Amino acid sequence: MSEPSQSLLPSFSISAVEQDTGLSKDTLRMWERRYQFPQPGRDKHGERVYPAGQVEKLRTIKRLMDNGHRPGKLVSRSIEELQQFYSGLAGGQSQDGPTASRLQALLDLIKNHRVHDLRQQLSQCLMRQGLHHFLTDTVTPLNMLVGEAWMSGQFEIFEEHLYTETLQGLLRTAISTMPDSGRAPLMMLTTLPTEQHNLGLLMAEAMFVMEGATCISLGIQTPVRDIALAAAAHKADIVAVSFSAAFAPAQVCDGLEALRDRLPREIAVWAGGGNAGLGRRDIPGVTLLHGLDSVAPAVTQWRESHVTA
Amino acid sequence: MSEPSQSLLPSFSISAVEQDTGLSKDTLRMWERRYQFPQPGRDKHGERVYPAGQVEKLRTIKRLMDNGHRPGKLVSRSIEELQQFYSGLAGGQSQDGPTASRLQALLDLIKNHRVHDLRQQLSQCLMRQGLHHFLTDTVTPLNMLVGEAWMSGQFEIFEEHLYTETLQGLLRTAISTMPDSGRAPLMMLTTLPTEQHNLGLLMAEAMFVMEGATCISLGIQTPVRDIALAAAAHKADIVAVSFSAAFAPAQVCDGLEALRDRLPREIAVWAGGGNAGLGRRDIPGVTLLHGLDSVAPAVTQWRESHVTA
DNA sequence: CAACGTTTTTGTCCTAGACAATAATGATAA
DNA sequence: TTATCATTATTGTCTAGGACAAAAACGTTG
Repeated sequence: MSEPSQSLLPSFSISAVEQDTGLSKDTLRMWERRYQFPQPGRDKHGERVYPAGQVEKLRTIKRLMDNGHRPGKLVSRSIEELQQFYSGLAGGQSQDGPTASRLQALLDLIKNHRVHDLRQQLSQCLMRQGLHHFLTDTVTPLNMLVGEAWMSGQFEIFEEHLYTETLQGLLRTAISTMPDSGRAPLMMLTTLPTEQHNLGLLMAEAMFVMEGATCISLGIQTPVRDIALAAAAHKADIVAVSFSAAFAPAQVCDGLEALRDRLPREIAVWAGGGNAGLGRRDIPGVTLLHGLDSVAPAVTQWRESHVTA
Repeated sequence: MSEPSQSLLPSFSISAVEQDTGLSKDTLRMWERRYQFPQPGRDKHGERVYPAGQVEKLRTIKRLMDNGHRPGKLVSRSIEELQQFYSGLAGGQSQDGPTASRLQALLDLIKNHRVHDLRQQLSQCLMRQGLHHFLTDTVTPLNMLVGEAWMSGQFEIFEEHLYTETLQGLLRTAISTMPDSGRAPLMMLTTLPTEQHNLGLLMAEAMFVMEGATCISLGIQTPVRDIALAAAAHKADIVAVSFSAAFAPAQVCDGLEALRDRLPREIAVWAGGGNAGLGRRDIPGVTLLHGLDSVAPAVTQWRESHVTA
């Protein structure tokens, strides 16, 4: 057992690593050149073979980058240092007693794979707190905790998936039970291409529907051109776009500018989500929503400046 | 107006084309070298600039490739030829009168952006036909028609998105109203990384739930390692994986083999979906489901060979 | 008609250089 | 001390053409 690396731990091709981490092949090769990390082995054809440990470190680095860190400061550190780095970041805003223990109970349900109980508990929370507080006081902090748990190695990816799926089911149900008000504003919700995450969009939709707005969701990954076509076809008042932390921050502003350009001025563009690139550049004609709590005021303000004649 | 190409029609960078078409940068450069198509212009930095028309043709080609065609036969043809190519493919299995007109009515609703009516009509279909026939006689052919309409330029992407979203909402609701039977088999549903489409998975889940199986869905894009962990954690009997037409056919068998390797033998692997690469190689220990109609027999057969002691 | 071997087709990987966009830093002025 | 601007560092993406293996198509033989 002195050489367990052979078949016990799986190894990854460069495209597997790309899929797994979200770092492009070009970036992976460039880092290797520049930082001497990662340092994959080579197979008989001279192609890169990444050991599992390095892939894990890459995953961790990517996650930290999604939170605004830069790679140069990260690659040289050990994986343990990186994990502390992260928990130090999110742990700052810890909750007080009762909330914390409630969230911890939910986390435990996820960890113990009690899917059914998890769904029921979340549903119960939703009923007790109401959708608004459920989103702000349970879902949002829970999202952070789940992300953190994943970062520090306590959660597997599939556990995060399971949580996300459960929550999505719950939110979709909640949204569909609220009757379509037919009132203004008519909102069109979607994300730009390459954005994988639907949860943020769904949370936003829930908030908007609660404000009595009429929502049409196109789902994720709609090209800018098609967002514009859809908005025109439905005579939308507002186009709302969600950017998760995993979306390439550099492309946020480009995308929003392109979208703004393609839409007539009378259609508003709202952007929100946990992405680090969101506040970076100010784009005229694009409203930034900082967190779910700014949804209600934004809708109110929109209504005030669009009083029905 | 003699030179409209400047700013009226947008042009695309290579990465924009990659996102838009799903063809990798390497593939795009290789085609250019080999087939002299596409032939992008260059910006002031020598980087490729793809005109909109070529991107559209690339989209069309990709779509045809997803249906089993090979690029060499496609690139040299004009976009009109390609579109005929496609409708000739799917039009073969046209339906008879009443079904066809019912489907056409639904198509018209999509085309006219009557989201609300669409949802209501689909819901009504679901009620009248029952979930099983709804899936096989309405959803499946409608999917084909929508794809075809998109191919031949009658539908925009956002209209397809809208249809998909509406249907997903409906199916999720339908699934969640069926009580969790708790009966065997315990099924774990997901897709491999890079698979973007959830609809097929959802349709499968609906079928399985109707057969009285207990379903846990991990959503899309779960890495093989995590599927294995999840299956073990939940003591799943069967892992079911869905492959849409858009998934790289070459990677289907690789992925299934990797999955089969990582799972203990007593957990079955089932695979299904509209992907062209599915039947290609026979993988021992992996059951192929050809279409939704083979779901019921498969579950029955599994139950017969796993009689409770 | 089935099974096998050969040729063509096709996608992905490789290296290594160039450069632009972004962030960080330092300097100057109010 | 703070705000603005210019400089420097950092970082990702693009380019070129060569190589090669896996898959599909083809043709041949039993």
